[in-house]
Amino acid sequence: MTTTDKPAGPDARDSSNRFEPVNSRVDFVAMEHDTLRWWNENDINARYRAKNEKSTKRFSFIDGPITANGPMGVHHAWGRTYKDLFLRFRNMQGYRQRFQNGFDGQGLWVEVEVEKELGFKSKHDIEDYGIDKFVEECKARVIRYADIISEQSKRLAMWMDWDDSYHTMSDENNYTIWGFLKRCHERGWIYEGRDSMPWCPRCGTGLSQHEIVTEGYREITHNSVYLKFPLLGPENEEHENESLLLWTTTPWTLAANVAVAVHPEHTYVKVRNGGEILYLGKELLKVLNGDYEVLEELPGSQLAGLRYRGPFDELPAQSEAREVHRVLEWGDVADDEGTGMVHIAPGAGAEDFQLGKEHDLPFIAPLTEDGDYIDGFDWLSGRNVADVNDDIFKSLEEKGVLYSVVPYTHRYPVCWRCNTELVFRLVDEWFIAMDDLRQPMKDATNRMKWEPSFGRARELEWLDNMHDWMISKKRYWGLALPIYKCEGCGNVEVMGSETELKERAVEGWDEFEGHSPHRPWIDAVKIACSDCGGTVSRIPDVGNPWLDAGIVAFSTLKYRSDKDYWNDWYPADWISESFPGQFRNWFYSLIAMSVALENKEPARAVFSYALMRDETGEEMHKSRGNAIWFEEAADKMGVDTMRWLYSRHNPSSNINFGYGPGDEVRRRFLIPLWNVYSFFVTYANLDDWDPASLEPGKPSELDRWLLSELNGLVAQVTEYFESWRPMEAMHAIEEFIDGLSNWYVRRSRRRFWRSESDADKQAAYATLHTALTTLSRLLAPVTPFLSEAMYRNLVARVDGAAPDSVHLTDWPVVDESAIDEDLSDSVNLARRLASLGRSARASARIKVRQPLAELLVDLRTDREREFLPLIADQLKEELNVKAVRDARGQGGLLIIAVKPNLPVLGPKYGRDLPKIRQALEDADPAALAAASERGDQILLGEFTLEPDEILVEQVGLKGYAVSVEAGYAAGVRTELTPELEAEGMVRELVHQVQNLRKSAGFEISDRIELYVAGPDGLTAPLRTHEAYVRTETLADAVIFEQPPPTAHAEDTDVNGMAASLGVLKVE
RNA sequence: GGGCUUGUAGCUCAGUCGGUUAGAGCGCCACUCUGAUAAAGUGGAGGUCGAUAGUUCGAGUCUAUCCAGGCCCA
Repeated sequence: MTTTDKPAGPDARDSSNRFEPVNSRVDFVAMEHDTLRWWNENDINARYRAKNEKSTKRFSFIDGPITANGPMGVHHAWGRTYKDLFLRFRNMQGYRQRFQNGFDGQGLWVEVEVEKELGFKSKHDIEDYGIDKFVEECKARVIRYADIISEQSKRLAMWMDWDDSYHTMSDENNYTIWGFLKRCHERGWIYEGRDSMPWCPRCGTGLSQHEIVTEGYREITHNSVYLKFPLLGPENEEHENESLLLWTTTPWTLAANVAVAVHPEHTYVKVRNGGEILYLGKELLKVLNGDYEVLEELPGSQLAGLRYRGPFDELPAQSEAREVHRVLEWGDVADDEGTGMVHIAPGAGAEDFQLGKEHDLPFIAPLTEDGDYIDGFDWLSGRNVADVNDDIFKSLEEKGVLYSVVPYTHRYPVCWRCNTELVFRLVDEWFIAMDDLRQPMKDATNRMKWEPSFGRARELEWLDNMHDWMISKKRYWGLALPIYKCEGCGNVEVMGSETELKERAVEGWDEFEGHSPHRPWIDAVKIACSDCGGTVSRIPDVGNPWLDAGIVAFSTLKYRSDKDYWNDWYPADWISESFPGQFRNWFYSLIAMSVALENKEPARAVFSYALMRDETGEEMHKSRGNAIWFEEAADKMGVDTMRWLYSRHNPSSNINFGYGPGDEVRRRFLIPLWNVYSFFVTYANLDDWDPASLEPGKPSELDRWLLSELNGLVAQVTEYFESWRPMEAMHAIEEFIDGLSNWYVRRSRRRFWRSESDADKQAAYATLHTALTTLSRLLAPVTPFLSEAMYRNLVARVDGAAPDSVHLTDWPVVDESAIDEDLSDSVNLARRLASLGRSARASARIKVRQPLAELLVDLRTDREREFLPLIADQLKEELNVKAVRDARGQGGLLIIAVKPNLPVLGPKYGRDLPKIRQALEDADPAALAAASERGDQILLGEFTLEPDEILVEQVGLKGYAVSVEAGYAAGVRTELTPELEAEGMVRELVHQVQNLRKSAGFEISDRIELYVAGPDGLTAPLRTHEAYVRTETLADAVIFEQPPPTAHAEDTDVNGMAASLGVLKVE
């Protein structure tokens, strides 16, 4: 069949087409929505998940739960793309999987949002509203956002078992944590401790070490205060008008002052300033107002032991402390800030607390949960920490101890949820002692594979610094800590399960039964103390949310109910989360709980990735207006584009996400790939090419090359995906697509245009079809929509036996026999030389349409010289030259440079190499080159080199335009013979006729009569090459006359010759 | 102060086992093609590979120190 029988354009809707015609101007987003609909209607996700049900290979992925407290953002989409990519990849490879997504829902972050919705200001509002109603609101919010995230994830083509998502707020999750806590208690790790901790007065809760370090600081300007602590003599009398000069940025802590710290080795000075004597650090004299006179220098150690009067010693709360105020030595005192003396309030600062414990100081804890001063602080009692500074300054002034007030900007800890400035409070909280776990956790960490590999070092670093784990929070919505502390005898018991609680319950079970194990319902249940028999309540605290997430390696794998199942899926083969934060959060809690329960690592491989920024590298913020919503991005750039963009990025560095980068991906990779696909379908339909035809055709060198590259690509992508390196895989795919589009298709185009259907054309179709269908499978995990469209059309539509979705197919297998390294290298050489040749042509301003006599090339190795005959024809076509030759034959006409062949010489001669280099530079390059070319040994003073141990470079041949790069050179002979000129003329004319055909609106296959009128200089070459012209332009006849009025005609200029051209369709 | 990490073209980033003369995209300039056409392609300019020292025949790559940024810890 010939093309002339079937003049169907790409847009023609012709049901007799073998392949669905493909519009080259594709709307990817619309296509995605169509595909989503088709997947739904045909239940593809479920069939995909069932594909490997019976497989003996399993791939266990445990999903780190996504917080269901808001919609999914584009930054989540990045991480979820990785998850989906690797799960799809493993599914195509035939691994059995679970496909369980997880939602994180318990914890203060949800409470804060619900409080905002309800307009609450503090914890009291919650209690007034009713804890039960409040907790129900929290649950409802989590469900609401879990649904939204599920829908968004489906749009992302993330294929999980969406009806089987786990929730950290589930009964099973909570009770499994109970079991864990019980085990910890049995080993003596659970304890109640007192600590000074950062505290949010608005949330009424402490913040854990985990929380404070992330977004925990903000630049804030406070009024700092310099003030005097008068020194006391032996009888508590004031010490000759001498004072210590102190500085603090937190004036509210002064009322809780107990001591002063100095650095024992720093130098302090005694100065006269403004009529009084002050002590301060020598380096900090600059803080003084007015003139001063240094009276004495002394080391901090000499100040130690001095007693002083504190600024609020009159308060009842100070009754104990004021008796013991003194100067302590402390190595952490800085000498570049403040006064070199530090005010110590062990009840109101973290380091102060540690120091207070070391020196056995009294603790004054001044604040309630809400940040109000407690009783015993006189006029301060009942007032809030946030608004007492001015009155404190006034009070200091009245007492005559105020020195100065200075605005000071510093990084100050704030609540990451509500931005309230934090204070330090002494609190009683519950902890897990981690020291016994530290080493086993490090061992587990070492057994895991971390990608990127520095993840291991980060986790180990965290474990080295890990404190005991504070697991309690004085809030409402969260894990009910199953800790029961007897008020009577102090006995502590931990319930390990709902069954145990029921057995131990002495009241309240009926009230609780039927509810989830949350406050307030769980609190109704009381047990009897096993020691004294008294009735014991649960402690009111809820748990740290990382307990909720860390237990999922157990709770979601039926650890309590089905050990076989658990053994089947634990440990995970792979987990993945963003790394900033997770080393001390999820990875940490997962490892901790795994090691505590089973002394085993929870996962074999951990994959992590960095943060998302906007496309200019700025952090994305809603308030800054540079945040991008997932839905908007999905429907503007398309999900495939987004996923490609994510997958090609280096996971360990921050990604700059935006529409600019999205456009680039679409333009550079998606559209070229689509165009190749569209090209294939257009011509395959014209020829009614049948992929099932058993005629393999006759693969050309080019076909063999593409198949070699394709199989190499399959091998590479498989290896990269198996080692969790998506970026490298994508780079390989991108390179392949570039070769496919810009070399294979470009060089094959004429094979498809020809009207006769021969073995070569068959081979071209078969090759391109194989490449496209294989690509559709390689890309299926990355761009599920595009892959599906290609596969459905190229395979499923024409092969009834094939699965109807690409996502139900198997991963491609490498055909090693197709990989031909020589071929690959030779084509790469051809592409490089073609590029150089084009450069040479450009430098001489001779366009490719003008034939030239000869291309001379200069190569680097003998292996490449062997390739040259194989690629000569390609180069002739690409560069429109009549001959291709190795320039070594040109001998003396070239400027010759000789260089040492270092990879060969280095190992052989080692440290003599510099001498050889020198000798080479001194020798006559032409003689060396000649010897090397003859294959003779090269005598070079004391050395004798083999011919291949030097490299000969030749450039600058006369009569040639030459371009040189990286040891290669290509030169085209610039002389135009009359014959070449004539050919150039004919080529130019053909080119113009083709344009004319197009502007006349003819079909590709229409036959014409061609009219040409012009000077002899034009018509003579045309007569010589008439056959060529007729073939190229599908002209039945060339008529050397003015075009008739019926023809589509044009007056034009052909290489400087005026001419009239006309085309007339032959019916 | 400690750990990790980054530093390569104006910008964003690749760079395999240490190997000859370091790449891509964007942007810029010039050009080509016009049957992939609301595209595409080619070429060009643009680099002290953060600095210094070391190891080595050979360092963007390995080592040490330093500088600058980032993250984490104290």
